[in-house]
Amino acid sequence: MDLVRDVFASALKPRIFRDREKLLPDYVPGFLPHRESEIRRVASILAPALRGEKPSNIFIYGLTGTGKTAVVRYVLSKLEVTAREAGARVKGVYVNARYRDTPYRIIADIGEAVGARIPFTGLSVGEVFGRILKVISDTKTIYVVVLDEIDFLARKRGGDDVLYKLTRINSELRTSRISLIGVTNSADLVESLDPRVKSSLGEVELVFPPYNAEQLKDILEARAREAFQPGVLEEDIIPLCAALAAREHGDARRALDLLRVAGEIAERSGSSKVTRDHVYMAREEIERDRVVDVVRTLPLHSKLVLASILMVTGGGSGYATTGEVYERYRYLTLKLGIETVTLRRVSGILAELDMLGVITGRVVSRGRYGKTRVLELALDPQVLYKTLSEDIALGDIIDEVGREFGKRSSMR
DNA sequence: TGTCCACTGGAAGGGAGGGCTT
DNA sequence: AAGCCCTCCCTTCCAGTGGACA
Repeated sequence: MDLVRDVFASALKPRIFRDREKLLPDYVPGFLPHRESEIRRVASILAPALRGEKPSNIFIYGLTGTGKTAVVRYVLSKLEVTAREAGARVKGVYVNARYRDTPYRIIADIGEAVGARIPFTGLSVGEVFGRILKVISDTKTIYVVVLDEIDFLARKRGGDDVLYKLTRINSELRTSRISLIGVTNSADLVESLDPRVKSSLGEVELVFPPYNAEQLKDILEARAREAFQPGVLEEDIIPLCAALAAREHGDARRALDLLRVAGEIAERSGSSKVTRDHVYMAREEIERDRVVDVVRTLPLHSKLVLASILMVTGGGSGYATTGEVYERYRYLTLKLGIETVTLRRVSGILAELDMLGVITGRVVSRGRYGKTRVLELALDPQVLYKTLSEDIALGDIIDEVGREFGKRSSMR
């Protein structure tokens, strides 16, 4: 009883954080260090909206965590506020194509944002377009639609088509206008886009350079001031987070995650300070959580493929090829008494797992012995094994995986 | 020098599961 | 309820392909 009360009491008494939310990825800060010129640029492009004119479409390119999203959302919110004060009709719509990665979901989201009633499935894409048109056509409003991580949409079947329709939508609107901001971190996207979409979306192009460690430090300091209680960060915590993140091409989001999770670990352990150890622990925890989340939501056959890889690579210490994995996978499905997917599918699954960062694979030609994907596990085998064993559908199979796994890993 | 392996990766299509409108 | 259309996961088919080997 008292134990519980102690836990609650210490939760009430903030020791580390003042406002943890300030470190969450979707928080848009009021101050964005080292992005002044980008902010000014975006703002000046969008400014005509205040006079009721359609701003140019913008295409923004930059690696992850270079502040693209933050800058766009920041400018957009300022734009809406200014418009409201000035009596101009401007509305910002933000959609992230990574999490809503079918053409239908994207425009459904846009539709919902502008106030159309869109069911989550059941309608044709054309029908949703129609509904959007109906709602906004006569509103005398400038809509600024941000398509974040647009590459996820463009890569999908039919994605090009939706983009094309979006760039053309203005000709069907009466008194309102839509301007588009495409955001991406993939350089090859530009090549693969429909040329008509490309020229329309790229009326103005902007490139966001990565932050260096120095700049990351400034960003972290600004946020830390809002997020933490004064004095809880040990001296070199911020430089450390900045340095670790700078190593990964200056990803600010990663740096902020590191700082936040380090703080959480400190708080959980009842420490009154955030130390270097907390940061290193945070780095591991972030990686572990990411993997666990990804693996847990994988479909059954992907999990079986992962289990096969675990076995073939001998507990994650060696390499495997597609053929070897497929053979083991077939054996596992046989034991489970379920249907086996084709080699083509497994090849596809392996490519997906590679993209998710669960495995790393290279397509290698071994001459006479054909061309295959040579892959290895890109995560802690223990964590993978534990996560896989949570799935009851894998049944007894997991024991066998475990035996193999235990045998090999204890040999090392 | 050409062959040929063991796949890769693109494309199209299907069918299960499910929600929409009428 | 019928008739559409959606997504997701999968299949079938097939045209490449890098380089060790004969």
